[in-house]
Amino acid sequence: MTPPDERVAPTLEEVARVAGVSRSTVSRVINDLPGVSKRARAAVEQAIGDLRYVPNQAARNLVTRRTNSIALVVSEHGDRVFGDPFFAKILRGVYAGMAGSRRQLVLLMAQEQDDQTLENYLCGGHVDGAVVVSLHGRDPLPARLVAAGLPVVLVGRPLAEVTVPYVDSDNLTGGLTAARHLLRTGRQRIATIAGPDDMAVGIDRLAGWRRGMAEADRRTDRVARSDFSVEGGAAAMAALLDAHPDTDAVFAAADIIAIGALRTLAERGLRVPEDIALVGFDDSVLATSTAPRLTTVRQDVEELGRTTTARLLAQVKGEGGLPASVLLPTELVIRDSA
Amino acid sequence: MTPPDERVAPTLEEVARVAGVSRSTVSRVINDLPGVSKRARAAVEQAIGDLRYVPNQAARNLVTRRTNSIALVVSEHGDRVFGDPFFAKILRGVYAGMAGSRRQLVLLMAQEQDDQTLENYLCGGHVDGAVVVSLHGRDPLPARLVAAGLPVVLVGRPLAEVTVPYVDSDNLTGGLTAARHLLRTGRQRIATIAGPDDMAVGIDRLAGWRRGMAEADRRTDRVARSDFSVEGGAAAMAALLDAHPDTDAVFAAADIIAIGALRTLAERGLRVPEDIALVGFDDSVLATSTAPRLTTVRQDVEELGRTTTARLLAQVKGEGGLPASVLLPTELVIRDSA
DNA sequence: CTGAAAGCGCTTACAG
DNA sequence: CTGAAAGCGCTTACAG
Repeated sequence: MTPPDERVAPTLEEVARVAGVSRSTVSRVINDLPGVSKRARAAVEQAIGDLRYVPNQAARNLVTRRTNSIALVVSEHGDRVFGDPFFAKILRGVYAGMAGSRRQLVLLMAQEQDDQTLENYLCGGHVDGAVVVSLHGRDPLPARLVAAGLPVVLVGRPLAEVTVPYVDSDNLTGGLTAARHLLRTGRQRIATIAGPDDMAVGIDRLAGWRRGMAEADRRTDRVARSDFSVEGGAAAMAALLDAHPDTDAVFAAADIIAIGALRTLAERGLRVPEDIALVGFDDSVLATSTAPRLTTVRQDVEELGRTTTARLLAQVKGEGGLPASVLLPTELVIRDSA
Repeated sequence: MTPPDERVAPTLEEVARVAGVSRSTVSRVINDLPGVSKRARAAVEQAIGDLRYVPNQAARNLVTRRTNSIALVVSEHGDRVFGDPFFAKILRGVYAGMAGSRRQLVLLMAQEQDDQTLENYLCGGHVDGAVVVSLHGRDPLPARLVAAGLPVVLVGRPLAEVTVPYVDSDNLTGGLTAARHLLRTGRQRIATIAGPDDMAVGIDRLAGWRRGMAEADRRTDRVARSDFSVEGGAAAMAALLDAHPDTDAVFAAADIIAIGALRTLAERGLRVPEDIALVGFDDSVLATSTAPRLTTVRQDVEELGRTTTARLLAQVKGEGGLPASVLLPTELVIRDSA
């Protein structure tokens, strides 16, 4: 019994022989190019069907120098990615941005392999371009890819000083809006739980909050840090209350952080918004599942994925006049927590 | 200003010229083959560094007929995948199974594109093999891939009558164990909320429950259906109670279904396990977050992903004596709900 | 240890 | 409308 994979795949050459035409003609049929007689086309299609011919992509890529696939590179571990609704939305957006382009998506988890392997894969002609998301710190990856000639667009502003185009939510204005809202509603001792300081989202939302506070001549010393987790938010809220027990408002840099903060506040018997006002960021599904429902800064994550991908594909196609980077608007959604 | 992607990538030929050796020697260095003098190796490595040379994968694939990447094909929409912890665990397992193999993972969402595009991609020499998960109904995809000579291993038993190797949890024994547990603990009117009947998990767990009931000469007419969602579980539980108000035990084909059932039971003022015993399936994180905590049948999903991938890689490498299929054990975990 | 040459399976001008 | 030929950038026997 011969294992099925021993079977040698038919080549274009064999299709040509069976159809009684030249390789050129077969190639034209496969690529749907004009200038083929009905008769020849029919013969080729028949032969393709009979032989179950599938074009060899490697050969095709080698000559066309295109692969018809793009990569989504996630600078995170696989389990983090699959557990976070942020990535689900990014992925939806990426697929939406690719719709109709007849391209494949290759998903790569940067943290699951060594950098060189990833870089060689991306630069080795496997993909036509890459969307890179969730960069940490001053990751040199984007610059390396660009230097190798690969079209790259980032989701989120990079921290490294590179001129790689990116699409991001306007996090700074989002943080500013949150601070202004808390000020406008009469809060006096406003704190923030900032996100990670190795990511632009963390830095920019904090900078927005600081600017809002500065506008009103308020001090900005009530700052705690948290990663994007419930536990982190809970711990940061506790630290904040320990250092500044009279805090009466908090801007949390993400809804998931706000959830953690809510938990700590409940444990300490503090009412939201009566004792402490709380503003989140994201307007994720979490925001309306809490009690009280979260006032939060909305960002459109799916749109982030779509815009980034559309921008990348335009670049891959060689379109001109593309924006270096794009900032998508954020919007305050007022509910019950502030 | 020249866009960076205009830069022509250096070829092996140029490396050879700069290093003052032949293409053969460069190739040997790149592929870490023996029989290269220290001097030649150093010269080549220098040239590679200077030119920032990265081998062209398409050319390499064309001649070696290997791509060093495998596909994980998920027969679901992207958003479903990213929202479900099942896939997070499968992915972890797949990465664990690939560890040390220096291969890339290409993630493909079958439902996001037309079948032909997917098939051409997979059969066109882009990947060395495929793990296919979450097949629905009698999907012809696996048979097609195998016919095209692509090594394929499935996560989960396929419904179509094909001889494609698969790795699955022993769902039948799991269902049997659940039924026996309910019988042993004295339950008299035992129902089940079965999973989708277009998936083996749904069919096999139900079959196990039926067998357990038959062993004890019990009737098996208390059957409701649900998809893998909380809402589905809640609705199925309601339907079950409406048709058979005296039901005193339920085997739910998944923890997430059991969560929905719990909700309905609470709404109707029925106590678990006093009025109705409930057994779930999966032992996911959900099982211990409910009140009461779920008695459930544990399956090791990460191991499912790892075993499937290891089996695939062994086949790709041409190893012999591989098992046609593998069934991983399931285990009853007794907690508070039954 | 090294290199010249053939060939992987396609596409693409080019000539007819 | 069609085909012969060159070439994409590698690897792999083969000869030395």
